[in-house]
Amino acid sequence: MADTPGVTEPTLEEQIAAYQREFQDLDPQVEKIVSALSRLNRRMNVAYGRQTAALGISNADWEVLKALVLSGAPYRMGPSDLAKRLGLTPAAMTHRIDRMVTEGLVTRERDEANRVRVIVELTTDGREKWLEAMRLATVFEEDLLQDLSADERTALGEVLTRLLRRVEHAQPDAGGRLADLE
Amino acid sequence: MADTPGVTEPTLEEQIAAYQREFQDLDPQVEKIVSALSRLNRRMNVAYGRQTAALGISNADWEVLKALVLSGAPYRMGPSDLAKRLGLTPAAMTHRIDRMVTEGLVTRERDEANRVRVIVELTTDGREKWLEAMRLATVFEEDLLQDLSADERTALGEVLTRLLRRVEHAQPDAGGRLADLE
DNA sequence: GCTTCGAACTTTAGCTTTGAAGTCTTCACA
DNA sequence: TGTGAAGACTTCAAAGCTAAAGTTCGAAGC
Repeated sequence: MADTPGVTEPTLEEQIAAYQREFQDLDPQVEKIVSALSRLNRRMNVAYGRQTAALGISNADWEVLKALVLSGAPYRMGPSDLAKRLGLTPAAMTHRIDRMVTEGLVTRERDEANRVRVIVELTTDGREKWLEAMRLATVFEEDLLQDLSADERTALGEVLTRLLRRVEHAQPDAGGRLADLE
Repeated sequence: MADTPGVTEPTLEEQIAAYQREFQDLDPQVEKIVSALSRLNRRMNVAYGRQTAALGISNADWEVLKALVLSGAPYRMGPSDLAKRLGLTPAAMTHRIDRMVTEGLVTRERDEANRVRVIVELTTDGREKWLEAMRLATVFEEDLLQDLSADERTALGEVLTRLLRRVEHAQPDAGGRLADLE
């Protein structure tokens, strides 16, 4: 499925108009930012998914490769650290590693120093795949941002990290309020 | 699970440094924007998830309610339109509607005019839930953006919609290149 | 040294989603 | 009419995830 050109998603403007019609206390400026963020992210994920699929790996595989590479040489992590890093349960991690071992992207071995632990290690093939995926991703990202000047990029990066800090350091309660930052 | 304060996710800066270490041809400015976008979105979804959970509905339910409300009165849609709108397969939609019917959020009835079709209609209870969720969401969103001036908000909205247009009108091929716009 | 607790991973059962096959209804056309 | 094709939804089997129960190993206390 994925692409269904049949039913056209409403444009951002149409969607905001619909929101205002159904919910009067809406700040259209805020909604525009939030909706655009969400849509942009969805589209980007579709793009990444296509790229990794073209390399013969799943998006799930890609996340694991990324975590291993970013951990630095010798590219080893335990399943539970990987699971926490990716936001998965240990059970899901077990299955995912199973798959990736048979795909030859990682190896799994028991830690002989502490036989409770398991070591997942990137194979050279897995590292190659990650590099290829990165090359594709950077092409896409550069293309995406090509209309933005250097100043605009700086400003955008700055604003986004500001928002990120706000939401990271103070996760909202169920009511939605963010605790004040220190 | 979800929150696992144990293993600390690297900060954005640490992550970008790791990327540069492992992949030399990386534009840190681009990576900063892309990573911040992705993280911000993840955090926001966690926040929305908590809010809808506090109302006793799932994030999946919330998406369906949103689609129905935004379709406008009388808040009716067919399962396949809903499926396309949400990016699900018809099969998944069938199950999701099953659940929501038993939860009293929507009703399902056969279209008497064309007995192949099914009509999913929002209940007043479903509409109430959506309104409550919106109220919570707007509180969170306003809080999130509170440090941004009106000018910054305008600028951010403008830049994001520009990026969105770029990626919407020209979905990338598997290689990652975006076709040139019209 | 034995026992018990705790940590790290795996297994099991249940849920949600997908892809493919199946059912029912309508529409076109002979 | 009656038949075939297409559309809209549902059912079924398989994959991936979660939560919870199991296993295995190491470490601390007696």
